[in-house]
Amino acid sequence: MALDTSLTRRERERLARREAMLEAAAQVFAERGFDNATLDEIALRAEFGKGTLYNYFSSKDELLLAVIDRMYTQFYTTIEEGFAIERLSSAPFETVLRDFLLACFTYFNDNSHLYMLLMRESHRLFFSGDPEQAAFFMNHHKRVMTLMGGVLRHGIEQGVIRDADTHAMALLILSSLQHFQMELIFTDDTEVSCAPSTFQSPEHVVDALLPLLLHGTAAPPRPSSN
Amino acid sequence: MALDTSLTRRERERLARREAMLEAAAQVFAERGFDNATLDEIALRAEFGKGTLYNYFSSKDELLLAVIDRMYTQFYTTIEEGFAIERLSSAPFETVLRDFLLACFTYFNDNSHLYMLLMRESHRLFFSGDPEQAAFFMNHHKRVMTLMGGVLRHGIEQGVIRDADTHAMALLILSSLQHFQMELIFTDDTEVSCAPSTFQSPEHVVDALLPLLLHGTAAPPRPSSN
DNA sequence: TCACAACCTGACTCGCCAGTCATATTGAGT
DNA sequence: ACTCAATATGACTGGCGAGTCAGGTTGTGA
Repeated sequence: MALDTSLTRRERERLARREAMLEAAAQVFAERGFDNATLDEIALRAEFGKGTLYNYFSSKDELLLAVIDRMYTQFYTTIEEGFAIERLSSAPFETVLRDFLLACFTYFNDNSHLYMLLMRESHRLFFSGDPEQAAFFMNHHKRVMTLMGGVLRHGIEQGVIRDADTHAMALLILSSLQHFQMELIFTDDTEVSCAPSTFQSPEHVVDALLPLLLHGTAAPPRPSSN
Repeated sequence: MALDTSLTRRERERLARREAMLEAAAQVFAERGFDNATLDEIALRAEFGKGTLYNYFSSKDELLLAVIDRMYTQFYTTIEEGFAIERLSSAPFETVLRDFLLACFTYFNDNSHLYMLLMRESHRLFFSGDPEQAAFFMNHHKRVMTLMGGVLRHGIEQGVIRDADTHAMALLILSSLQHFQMELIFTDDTEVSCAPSTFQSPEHVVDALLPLLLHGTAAPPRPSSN
């Protein structure tokens, strides 16, 4: 993160306190859900008084949006670090796509509480009817779609990906990511689940998903060709 | 629906009143979301006193679950009517799958408020940590997966569908259903959306989605073969 | 040592609403 | 017409928790 450069100690401390509040809020929101989380508990967890939260965030809603924004930022960082777009030119496309999916599954598998928070609250806020909040999520959605679309367009240039509607293809990939992620989380949490043993690790999930995304569910016209 | 047979007038009236309450509750939950909906408004909308609701449902939560259960039941009925499993033997598989997807998109497009309610509340309840409520949704999920799995298994028998993990295939299809449905709803509500014009009707969506599901995103080895 | 600003604090307020219950209404049987 | 059981009603209560604010603390500069 950005260190002392051009920031007074005061400012750095303020940022650190804000960060501690966000971390505590993320925990409590993830455990209880937005509506059942109380500011008292968040303040307690962050070791501040409740009033202090209001020196940093103007409302409970703003705090939630800040938490979610921080999550997306962390996610983008992780993905973009582990998935250099330059590799697209050198490595085979299938490997690149595999790495991308694996990076996503691994990230959310390691942060499953945050994933669950995101699923719960993003749907609630997105359908809340408030256009500002819908736009907030739409922007993040667009950003992920753009990332995905860029990857696909490289595939098309290389002749590996069908030259069709990249929007639909990106949407298909992202939707499968979301649902397979859910099965993954609920399978290894030993919760109620109807998933077979194929879904026990990010690698297994990618192995099951990737061929379907690339070659579809239809039987191949001939059995052997590579 | 089941009519007078074996039901006294008393019982029929009671059911009708219950139904009116469910309908009002569905509207209010869809408009406001569960947490912001009040029993007063639901009672008002159903033209009953609030206390009367408690003669039919023991709590606000039970009311929500009843609303969702009713939705799923209506959905199953619609789908199973419009999509006779017997046709699987006679019609070409691709047509059958197309009909199935179209029936789903059309149903939820015509009932988009209910779809939004379902998305919002099912995620909230599913991740609530209450195993009973998670199981409620898991059962519905299983039922849809079973329906889908049956269709796929027919395809495998006919040699049209790849003989692979039907669970993964069913999951892929259902996840794409959910996300493409969302794009469909937000595109024709003229809301914030980044979808291209391909997503303007259930037919368009199916046309974009079906080839991807069947043949994948990879470029075909040769350009023409049907 | 004092003054002042920046910041922290948690008891309190106030609106909200799920759930209750004493009372009113209805209608079927006699 | 009267009774009784089933059902409806909505004013009320009790708990909750977001947001406030008067008073406390800290640290800096003079």
